[in-house]
Amino acid sequence: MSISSRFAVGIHILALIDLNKETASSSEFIAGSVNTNAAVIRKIMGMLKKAGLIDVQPGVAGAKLSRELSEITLFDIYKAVNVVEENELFSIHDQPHPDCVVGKNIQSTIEPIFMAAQSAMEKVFQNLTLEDIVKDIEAKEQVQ
Amino acid sequence: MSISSRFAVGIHILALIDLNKETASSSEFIAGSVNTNAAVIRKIMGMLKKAGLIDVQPGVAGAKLSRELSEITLFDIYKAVNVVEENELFSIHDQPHPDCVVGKNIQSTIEPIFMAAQSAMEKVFQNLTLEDIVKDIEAKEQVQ
DNA sequence: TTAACTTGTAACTGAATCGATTACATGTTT
DNA sequence: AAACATGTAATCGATTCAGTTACAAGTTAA
Repeated sequence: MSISSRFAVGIHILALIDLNKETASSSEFIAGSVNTNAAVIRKIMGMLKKAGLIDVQPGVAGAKLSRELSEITLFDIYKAVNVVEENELFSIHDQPHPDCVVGKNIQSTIEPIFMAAQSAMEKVFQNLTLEDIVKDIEAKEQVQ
Repeated sequence: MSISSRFAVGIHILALIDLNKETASSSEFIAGSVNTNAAVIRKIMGMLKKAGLIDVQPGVAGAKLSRELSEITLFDIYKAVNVVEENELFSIHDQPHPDCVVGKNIQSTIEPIFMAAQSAMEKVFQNLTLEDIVKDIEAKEQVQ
């Protein structure tokens, strides 16, 4: 099991739109950088658009960020590309036997723990923004 | 995307083995409580056995915990049932274009963040043991 | 020793998701 | 009108999941 690369690609797309802002970033151009098909990029950009993270116009090449870099958290992107549903990172077997002490209680015992684990993971993304990503990339470029 | 229910089932199995320790818990019996097929249970029990969490003997009904309840963390179970590989909770698109500022650096920028997120999630399980699970189930029984 | 029961394991199934690909309708620009 | 863009649907092969069946091999008790 692995969480879809749509998340990583979404971050890639947004960072590229910003770092390439003097030129229009068409889906074809972005696809070249990500190394995938342009339709895949357009699909993910559609999700980012729907989430209000970018402005795109049909027929017009390129996209712009809807907000400041520092106002877009990785959690925003994570939610936008729809890789993990709310409280469903971990699946629980359903209909355990109600006449068994364990079967009767296991779901309500485990659920809050799984929710806590998912929250701990998501909090990491809430505390990071696209600005952190772009600055890190820029810093790596300076060194070279 | 959802992490396999093997994890939840693994916890169920171990809690049941403990709470039902006066009787032998055959795979058939456990399957009844979990509400699945006995072969599924045997497969997961094979993983728990391989991880050194339970003692099972071919041909002999039942299993015993290899350690004290308080010495088995949820993380031990999580690793045993092999639901998420090390540092592979999130997948990253490979071979982004090396001639692009973003493509060149995105992987090394994102990787440590994904690792941190996965670690934050796993830490929740490291801090909980089977004893916590069993006590919670027992407490719920007391109330009723 | 045989019969009944157990665990261990392999093979197969249908469903779901993923990423890639192709195709094409629709919108924009010159 | 021609060239190029986005939006979106359909399809594909690969992979994972949980369930199922089947059977080899080990254990126990009559």
